[in-house]
Amino acid sequence: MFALVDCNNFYASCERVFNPALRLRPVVVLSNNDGCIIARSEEAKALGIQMGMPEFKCRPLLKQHEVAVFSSNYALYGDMSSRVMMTLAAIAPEIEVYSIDEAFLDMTSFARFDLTEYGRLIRRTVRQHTGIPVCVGMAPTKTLAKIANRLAKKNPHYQGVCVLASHAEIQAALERTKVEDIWGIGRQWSKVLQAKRIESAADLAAAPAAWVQKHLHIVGARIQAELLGKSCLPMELVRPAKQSICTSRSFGRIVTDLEELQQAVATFAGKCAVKLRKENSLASLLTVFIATSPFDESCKRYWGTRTASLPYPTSDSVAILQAAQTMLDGIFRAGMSYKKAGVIVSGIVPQASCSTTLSLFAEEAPAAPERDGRIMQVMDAINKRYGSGAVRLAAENSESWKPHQERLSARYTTQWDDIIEVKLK
DNA sequence: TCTGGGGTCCTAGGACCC
DNA sequence: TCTGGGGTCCTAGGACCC
Repeated sequence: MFALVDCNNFYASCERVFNPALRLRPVVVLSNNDGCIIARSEEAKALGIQMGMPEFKCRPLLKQHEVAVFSSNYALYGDMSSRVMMTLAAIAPEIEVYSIDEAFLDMTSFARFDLTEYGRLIRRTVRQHTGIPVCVGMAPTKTLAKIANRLAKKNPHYQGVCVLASHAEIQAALERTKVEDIWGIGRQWSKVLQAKRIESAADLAAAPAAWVQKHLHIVGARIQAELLGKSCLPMELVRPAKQSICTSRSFGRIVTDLEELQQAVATFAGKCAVKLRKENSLASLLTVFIATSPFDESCKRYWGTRTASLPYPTSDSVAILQAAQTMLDGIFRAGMSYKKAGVIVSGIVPQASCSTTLSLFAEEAPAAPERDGRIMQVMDAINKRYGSGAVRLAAENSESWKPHQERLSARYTTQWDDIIEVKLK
């Protein structure tokens, strides 16, 4: 048996934990740059506020119903997530952290317990330890556990816990689940399936396997097998190292200057390097992109991107930043109204395995790599102690292009200064 | 005025190897 | 007259996830 524990309206719930006055108000959380709605409390959903809707389009509605609106506060959500995961890890022997607000638990060794009761215990414990409400779905495969979780969320009579164990329970759940609500079936595949009159999860389970394999390939075949109770997706207890790391942002305003783009790209490159070092990894490929707004009809559209290999795998901020600047020069077009930029590092190898193979063509060997490594270690240590950004490269600067973040709540769990400010208010 | 960010996996086709 | 069989690696594009 697998359990899927999924936090309810996670970002909105995080905001509520430290601000009890919000408990009776609808709450929404915005994407970066305060652009779109990416989380909604139940009350906000009931008002008809759609997921992914641009904030400016539902502003009247938000105002009319006195919805509490927040910028995303990833310092808070990330920390609350790790509290939830630590609580779960203490309850169940094996846990797979699937996303910021979800985890699979291996329930195999719990067969002799009443699973519904155990699900309730999980809910109570997480709520008590973190203040975050969760729902629990249990079933013999991950895909079915997802379906169980969804039912637990949608139907109050489950009281947050839905266990699908018997064949009859599973069949009934499949019949109640639309094909587009199955984990792994997105918009495109839903269309393909609906055209074939496959409308419910039960229909997909019963569809001819060869047809599924042909049109939905191996991934679809796996989903079908999982619906039929054959587990194809095992627990992944150790998160594999990332294959690529991306840092990108939309700008708070239009940027036309190369110099301002350089500052943005430098900042993103620096962040990528920090993330790489956190993963104990080195990157061998670097991508830089700059883009105009896809929505602004009045400006010329442009998407400039370039990928190049680094002379040797590195996580050194200076090396990555310098390479990124050179690539930016290559894709910059004057006279464009830029709205977004980003840096991606890929070709990632673990730091430990890398015995620094020198480039045949590099003009110089990595300048005393052990020294560079030490500088980065010191930088990371200072930033860990005094807050990220305490020391940074001079080229990193977010003054001009900084995304909007006008309704940011306090970083209640990671910044003393923020708590003091809250008290003073 | 105003529209997010960060990932993964799979397939097909081309270039190449012996 | 007639032209094999078995691979790998890389990339682009398309699908999906939260």
